[in-house]
Amino acid sequence: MDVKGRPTTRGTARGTYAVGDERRSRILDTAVEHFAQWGFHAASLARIAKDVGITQGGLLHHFRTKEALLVSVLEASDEHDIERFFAEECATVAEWFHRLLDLTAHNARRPGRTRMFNALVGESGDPEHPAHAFFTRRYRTLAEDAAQSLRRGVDSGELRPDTDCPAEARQLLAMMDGLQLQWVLDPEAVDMPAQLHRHLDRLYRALSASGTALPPRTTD
Amino acid sequence: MDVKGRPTTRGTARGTYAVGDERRSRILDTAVEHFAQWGFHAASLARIAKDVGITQGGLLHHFRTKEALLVSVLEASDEHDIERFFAEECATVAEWFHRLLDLTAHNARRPGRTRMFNALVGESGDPEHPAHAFFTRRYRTLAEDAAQSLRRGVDSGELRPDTDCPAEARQLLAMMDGLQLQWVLDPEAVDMPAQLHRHLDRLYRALSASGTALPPRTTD
DNA sequence: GTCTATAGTTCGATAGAC
DNA sequence: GTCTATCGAACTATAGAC
Repeated sequence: MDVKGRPTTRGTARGTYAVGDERRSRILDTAVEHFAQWGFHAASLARIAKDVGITQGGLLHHFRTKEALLVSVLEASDEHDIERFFAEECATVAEWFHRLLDLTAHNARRPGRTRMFNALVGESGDPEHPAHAFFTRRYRTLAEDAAQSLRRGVDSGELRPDTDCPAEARQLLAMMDGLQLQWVLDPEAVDMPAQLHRHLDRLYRALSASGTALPPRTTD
Repeated sequence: MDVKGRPTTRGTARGTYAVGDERRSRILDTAVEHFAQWGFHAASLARIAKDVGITQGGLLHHFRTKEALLVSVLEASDEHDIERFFAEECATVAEWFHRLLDLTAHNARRPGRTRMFNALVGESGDPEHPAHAFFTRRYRTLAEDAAQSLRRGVDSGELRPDTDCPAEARQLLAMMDGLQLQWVLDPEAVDMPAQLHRHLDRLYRALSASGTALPPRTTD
């Protein structure tokens, strides 16, 4: 009867999610689109519910409050995939750069989620915003993970020993977010993956101990 | 009696603005803070009016609708200063880079306006947003102006002839916006001007025909 | 699990007194 | 130029029927 997050393992099959969870994830997907269009404050539970095909009361059975819905959306989003993109150990920095390019190409194929993150990150600059802590923490974690990926490159001799890893990490995140901002506003005018590729190519040339261009992906 | 934008030149002194215009600009300043905190949709005319010290009815005497207020805020903002930062002819690209650093330092001193732009840019990814056209156009113009500043550097021989000016322009804007996003969320963790300086320094080394570092500002 | 009904706010905007 | 008063609509959240 309780719906608090966990799958209500009904029936016998292990790993089988209850039917209700399908509705739950339909709500989450719909909420992404609404937060993308309206931001958090201006999004409306009634409109979200209507899009899902239920009433507001029905929606609030799954998520007690609007804020709880936001938290669930953020947690259920690709955040974890993205964090893995940044954290996962790669054999080389070059390989890691290619992963970042994959991530950007991925985001270009999911305009809904991408727009939602732009809207919520901007909105959550206000310390009172319910997602402020989430995003502040997110950038700290991403910056640390990215810095560590670069640090490994320094240690292996792939990158120059004088590389300022924390600074490069912040700049890398900034470039990705900034391109995303422009791309959402005007996708025709900005080839986001191509632009990032140009940037990473030159960055690799500047940071690599050999001074060579970014080598093509190793299928490994 | 009409308040539509122009100063109601009352009395005799030329260039003297009527008393009412002081109230008008108080409203605009207050609105900046509210749009920064709430975005457009969730900002409230009643709350803004209360902060100004008048009633909602009084506010709507100066700005007929909420959307008109937004437009006035955007037009009255430092947008024009910023566009001048990008468009103004500089003797050298190095000099222009130093101007961009000035702009970033300037933004770091006006967190209200900076937060507002982050919030509104993110929100206006939605094509229905009242500021969508404004920001789409803004980035096109800024990118063109920046590209032209670089182009002049290529023509003068300061930059390498194979410089892709439009692409570099978009990346420059992206880096500035991305750093701003992180800075607003966590000013302690991100030294925005210093980070941009590092970036521009390396960029200049990569783009300059001589391959030298960004020269210090020429007081001219 | 979804519904209806509703409480209690707050919203943008209008009208008219002063 | 600012006020009060008010309209109609939308909002989050709760309560209880089924």
